[in-house]
Amino acid sequence: MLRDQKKKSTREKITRYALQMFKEKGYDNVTVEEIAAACGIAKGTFFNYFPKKEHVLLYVADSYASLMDDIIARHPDGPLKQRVLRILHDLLHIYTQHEELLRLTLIETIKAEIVSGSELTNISNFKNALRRLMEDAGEQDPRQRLSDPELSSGVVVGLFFQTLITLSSKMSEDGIYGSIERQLDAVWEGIGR
Amino acid sequence: MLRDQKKKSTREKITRYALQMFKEKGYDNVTVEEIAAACGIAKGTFFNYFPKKEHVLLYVADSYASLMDDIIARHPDGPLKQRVLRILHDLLHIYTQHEELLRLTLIETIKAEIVSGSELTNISNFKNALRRLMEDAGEQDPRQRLSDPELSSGVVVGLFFQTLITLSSKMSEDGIYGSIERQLDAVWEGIGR
DNA sequence: AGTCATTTATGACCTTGGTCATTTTTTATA
DNA sequence: TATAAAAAATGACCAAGGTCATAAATGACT
Repeated sequence: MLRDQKKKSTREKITRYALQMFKEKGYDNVTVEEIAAACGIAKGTFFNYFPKKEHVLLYVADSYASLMDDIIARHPDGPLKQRVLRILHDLLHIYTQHEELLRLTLIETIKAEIVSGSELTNISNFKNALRRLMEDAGEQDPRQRLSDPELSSGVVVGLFFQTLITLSSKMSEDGIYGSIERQLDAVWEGIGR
Repeated sequence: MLRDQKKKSTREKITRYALQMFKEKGYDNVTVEEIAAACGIAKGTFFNYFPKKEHVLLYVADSYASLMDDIIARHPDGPLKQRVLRILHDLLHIYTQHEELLRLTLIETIKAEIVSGSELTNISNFKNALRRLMEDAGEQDPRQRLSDPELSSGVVVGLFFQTLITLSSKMSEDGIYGSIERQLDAVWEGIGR
């Protein structure tokens, strides 16, 4: 199965170069032709791997989904609220690290979510992962049980992304985290129980 | 000042026809050339009025900003929480009424907000209007004073949009409103004070 | 009215995302 | 190894967004 290997390697090559170039020059300033040239393939071939230019980003967004699980796994114990807060902290950190890129994936992600109601994107993933975390925590320790994980996860996701969208351009990572922390504090007594 | 009248009328004509056509055929299935033709102007002229195709939508989004003030004015009294809830209700109703269109403006709005951190868009507007409402309510009636309107408005905006994004494709207006209502309920004891 | 400066309209043109019929490469089979 | 079928690569081609030099329209001033 030489074919499958090659396919995989080409796919990787495209994403690697594309992201690199997006980061350097900005999404709109990189043409598909340039990406293809950098990868040593024809423009048409690019579209054999990704139906639209944006799909490179959606593909990346998907890979962040498993990352969400990793982050959750990194904070296995302590009070649920603390765990959630630490998770948000890590997430925010990754966001600010890869800012340019995540800004883009965030847009495409939201776009895909709104236009097609597709499930497989970041926000839904994020929310689902959080909901599962809350459910699991409740099962393992009855004192941590939330009355409505669906609702609680929704609120948390909402405040996280809203803050990210509204503040990302005018505040430092610490500032944003502070805002998220205060919001979670304020909100927790309502949703945590 | 014939010129100014004409300019204004052309601008209006473009937005009217464009929105009409977007609603009928979908944003991507309407070309700028078609819009121009419908308006009796040349394609180039379109771009004299709007730098990009999407800006027609941003323009509309802006007009919804004042609509936000109207809605707020429509609910001048009662307990703050009730007012907020009724405002969200009206807003959601408008959203579902004009669903196709608002979906589009929502995307462009979020996009603009993320990429350029521009202030003059829907989400910031929404949040600001809500914050002002909360501040005003506190000034008029000390019992209604919130400790942190900035924070409270952020939470409310967050849960509203998050719910809209996540549920809009799979729930009725009532279902979505129900979810928003429950979330506000849960959250209010934390932010309302 | 005639002239000039400024604004607005125009359409030829360019760029780039995306399609598709055709060619090339890979795999399976005899 | 020869051959046929399937998959993948290719580049000519198209459509549509966006630019720009030029032309027309408008307004101010004499």
